[in-house]
Amino acid sequence: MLDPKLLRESPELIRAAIAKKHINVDLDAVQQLDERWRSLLTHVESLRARQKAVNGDMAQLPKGTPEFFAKVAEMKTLKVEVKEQEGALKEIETAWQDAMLSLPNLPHESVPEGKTGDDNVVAETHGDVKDVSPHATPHWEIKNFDKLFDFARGSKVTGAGFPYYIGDGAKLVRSLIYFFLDEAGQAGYTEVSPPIFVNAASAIATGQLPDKEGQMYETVGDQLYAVPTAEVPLTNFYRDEILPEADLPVQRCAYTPCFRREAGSYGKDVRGLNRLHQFDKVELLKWVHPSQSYTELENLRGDAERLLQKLGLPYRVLLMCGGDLGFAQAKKYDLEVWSAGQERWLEVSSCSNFEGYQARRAKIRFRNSDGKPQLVHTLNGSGLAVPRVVAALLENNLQEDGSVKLPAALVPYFGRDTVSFS
RNA sequence: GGAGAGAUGGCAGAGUGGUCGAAUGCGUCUGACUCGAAAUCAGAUUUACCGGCAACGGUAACGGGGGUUCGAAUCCCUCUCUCUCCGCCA
Repeated sequence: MLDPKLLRESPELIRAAIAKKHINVDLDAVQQLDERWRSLLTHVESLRARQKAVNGDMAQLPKGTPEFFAKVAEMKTLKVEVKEQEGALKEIETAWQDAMLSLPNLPHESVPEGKTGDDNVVAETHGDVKDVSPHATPHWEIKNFDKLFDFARGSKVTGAGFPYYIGDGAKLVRSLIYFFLDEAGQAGYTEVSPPIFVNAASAIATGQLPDKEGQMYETVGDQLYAVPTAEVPLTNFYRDEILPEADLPVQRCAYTPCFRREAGSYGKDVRGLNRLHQFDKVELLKWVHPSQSYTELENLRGDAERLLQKLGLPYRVLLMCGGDLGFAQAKKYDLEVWSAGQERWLEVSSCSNFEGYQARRAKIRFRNSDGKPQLVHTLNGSGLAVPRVVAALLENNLQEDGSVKLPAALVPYFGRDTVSFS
């Protein structure tokens, strides 16, 4: 959520943000709603002030006197009026809140103009896409692929997009998770193992609800949601809290399985490991002082990039344009790994600075040097999403005999340097 | 799953219908005393929203929601959570 003061003092900034993000919002209507809400609020509060004053008088009057009953009569009149006006206020307040939530975060000035993914700027390309295996094949076409990644049985037991990982497949996944967590730990992120179900209040705070309700799996009877990313339980850790300034920046990482319904996906995007309903991911998260958030965004991106570098995978960094930037993000980088068999880039990380947008919604603050609560800036990024990294490793490193050579960084975790499909 | 107890400010803990945003203690901060410190004394010390350049003023919040009442931290209903005991269990 944006600062309501911004709407009153600098609506032109919001107007510019809406244009840059190519979002449809009737800002004039929001402004009108804000005006109406404030005037009604003032009215209701003055009525309540009157109630309190009369009540104070009554406390000093002897009960049963005519003066006392006169006050009772006045209070009864006030009560009716307050109730009526409060009802109206509540109604407009709900509308006001919805309207405020419909305003996107302001994109940072360094975010390029643009409407779609085609307008994203390639900030950097690392590694040579030609420098991969000459035997590269889409991973699902690798001989005996289904011995390590069993989609058919996953479909039988659960549904499409819930594969079994078997033998070297399972071991590779585990190795990557361990590798990612260890690297994050060395980069200064404290490891957390969070709940993988969250309640509605948490999902609302990080923006999954109410808009993207259909994206999450929901439990029957308990109103809990399977996390679509560790960002949700991680960010909500400090919800409604005020941190000591000295604690900033707080850096945490977490491995969780992630659950996404992703209704409506189809085609090559969902082949093999490209897109799953359940996948493993290590998430990196920072709560930082507002003055540091853009420095920290670069650090975060660097932490995610280093993983790909150590795995020897060619990748590129996209700076998202206004139109492709998420609703809540001020600036975002996507890391895409080269998938040599499919000859395409696969997104394996998304590193974002939310500035105070998420913190306002989740009420995460710190006490500044003046002793006043101030919103922290939140950042998060994947470090990394496992299945697509697996896909890239399998495709880029496929050897003539059908086995896959692993990068040196993984060997201590995997125990061998080759993934065997036989 | 069964039985009981409870939820108040940073913490502890009073308050069972009216001037209570809330005693007191601890903690923290400021000042005095001191060469300095401790001790002592004095004062300050929640958050959100609205109005205001500001000083400041107003409103709300005693776990959440609803109700009774002229008036609710206090009474009633309901939900959530915590604790104790019993049962069950990786």
